[in-house]
Amino acid sequence: MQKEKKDLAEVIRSAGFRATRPRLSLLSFLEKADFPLSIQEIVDGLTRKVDQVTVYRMIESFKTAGLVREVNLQGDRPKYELADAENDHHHIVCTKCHRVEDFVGCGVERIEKKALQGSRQFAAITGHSFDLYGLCNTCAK
Amino acid sequence: MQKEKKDLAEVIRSAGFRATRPRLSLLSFLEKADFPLSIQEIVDGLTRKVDQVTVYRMIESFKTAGLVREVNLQGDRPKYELADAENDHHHIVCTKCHRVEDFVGCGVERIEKKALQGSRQFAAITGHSFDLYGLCNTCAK
DNA sequence: ATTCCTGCAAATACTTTGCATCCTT
DNA sequence: AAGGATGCAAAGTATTTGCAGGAAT
Repeated sequence: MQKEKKDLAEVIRSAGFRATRPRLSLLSFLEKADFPLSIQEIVDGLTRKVDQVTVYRMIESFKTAGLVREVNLQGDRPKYELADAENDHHHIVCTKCHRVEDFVGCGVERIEKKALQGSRQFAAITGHSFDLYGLCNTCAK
Repeated sequence: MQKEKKDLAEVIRSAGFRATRPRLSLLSFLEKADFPLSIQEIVDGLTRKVDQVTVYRMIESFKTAGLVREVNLQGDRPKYELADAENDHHHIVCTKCHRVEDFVGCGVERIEKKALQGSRQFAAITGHSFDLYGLCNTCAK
């Protein structure tokens, strides 16, 4: 019954942090979310109250540790999501209502290779961000 | 000799704005820049002093008018660049020193089509953002 | 017991708003 | 002359920093 929680604690520890209540809450909250969340949304969403400053700090350290990924969408504050290493997914954002849907398989490797060859100033490519903008079914009507 | 300036004024007017000194400065500055700039960089870079508030307002209205494009890169404030409609280019960003280089040909059309077919919630795709992160030659050493 | 974390207060930085004046049209 | 645009002051948000007390190891 505590299995899930225990796993999270382990994740946190192996990243070099102490498994505290706020950090467990944050990870388990992000795990449940199915789209990236802003700092504010996280603060408001956590059932057990956690100070905003603490959320900023956790996100910052988790980002550095590679547990969390920052997502920058047009005209919005940065948002954050769990960085499951293998889960190379991206986002389609509705430009009207800001609804976010994931999509997978961006097949970006070829482009990365091409870009690297075409570059005079870069030695390596370590990551990418790729998002689509459009209209969701509701807003398109 | 005034040819260039005159063109810019025309661009501004056809977007529905008055061709004022600050707006001309901004456009001509962005034209010279070869990577996206933050609000602060613009304010500091304009030779003829323009109030920060005015820069915010110009960028906002130019963005709406489609003259300027907002670029959101990892962990940075938003940056802005001229939105030459045909110039569908993207950025490679050094994760250490934040140097930015452009690259072209992202060949994203196929991916867009695929994503749209795979989506249950989206009706149309109108744009995309695509950026690469890596290490520049200097920082890779 | 030690060291890391957290919360609170407060300082900074960023962005928006209101309004009187100036400048383009 | 009219109405949009700018600058300045100030309000509103967002984010960072400092530090004392609390919790995990």
